[in-house]
Amino acid sequence: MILKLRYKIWLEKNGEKAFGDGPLDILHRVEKTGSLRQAAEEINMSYSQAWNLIKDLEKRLGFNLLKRKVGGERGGGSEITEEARELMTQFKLFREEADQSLNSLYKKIFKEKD
Amino acid sequence: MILKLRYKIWLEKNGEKAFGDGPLDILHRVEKTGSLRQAAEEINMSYSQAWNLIKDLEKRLGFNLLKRKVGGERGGGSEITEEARELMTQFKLFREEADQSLNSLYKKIFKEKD
DNA sequence: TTGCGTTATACAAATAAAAGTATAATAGTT
DNA sequence: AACTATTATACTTTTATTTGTATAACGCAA
Repeated sequence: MILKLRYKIWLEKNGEKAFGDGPLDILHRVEKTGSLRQAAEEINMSYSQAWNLIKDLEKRLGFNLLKRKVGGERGGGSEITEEARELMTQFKLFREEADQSLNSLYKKIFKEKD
Repeated sequence: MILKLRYKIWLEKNGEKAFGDGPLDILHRVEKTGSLRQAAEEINMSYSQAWNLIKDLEKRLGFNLLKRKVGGERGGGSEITEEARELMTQFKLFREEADQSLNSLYKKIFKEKD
């Protein structure tokens, strides 16, 4: 039958998205490029959307994910806060183990009959 | 920090949804009520949407999920096929074990620091 | 033969989500 | 002082999703 397992995992606070794959990816790219605008551009996301997304997450989480600089030598930029880094690390680990876990479970239940 | 783990698991065929929680729920209700229309009503889903959803799944899966009767003593009705029942059973089992697995993983990674 | 509740289907309408546009403020650098 | 790339923010426009409406066919029962 060849069905493919797909899933999406995220974290919520008060019923609203507080972290997930998208934010993880963006934060990684901010870390790499030093700019939220560039991070957004890399994944073809509008800057305003990326900005709103991060702003909303910060509000829900109760701490900042980005340290912003407005103006300055390269116009400004953003970098990751310590709390953001910790959350990223935890979430990434969780994602990896969940991936292994779900895939082996899938094999066990769906593959042994076909 | 009290973040809540949320996730969604589904099956795809050729990159398109082929089964998931929504369909599982609908099929359960069809089984119980004997009617797709009633099943849809119970979850406040429009009949046309439920109908399209099931039709699309069937096309992708390559077999029927419902045995339909049009007209007849109570206007008609639908019941579950054997293939549908098997898929439901497998998916439900998978969901249950995945749930346990992800929740204990979540505890392990996120709860031990706070 | 009329009525009933359902399946089947096409479309239109309404909502929601995403993307894009525009503009101000900022602070180093040239 | 002017220039630059960025953050910050409000809107508008576009696109996608969801919901609702309308209609036909069906077959049993009264």
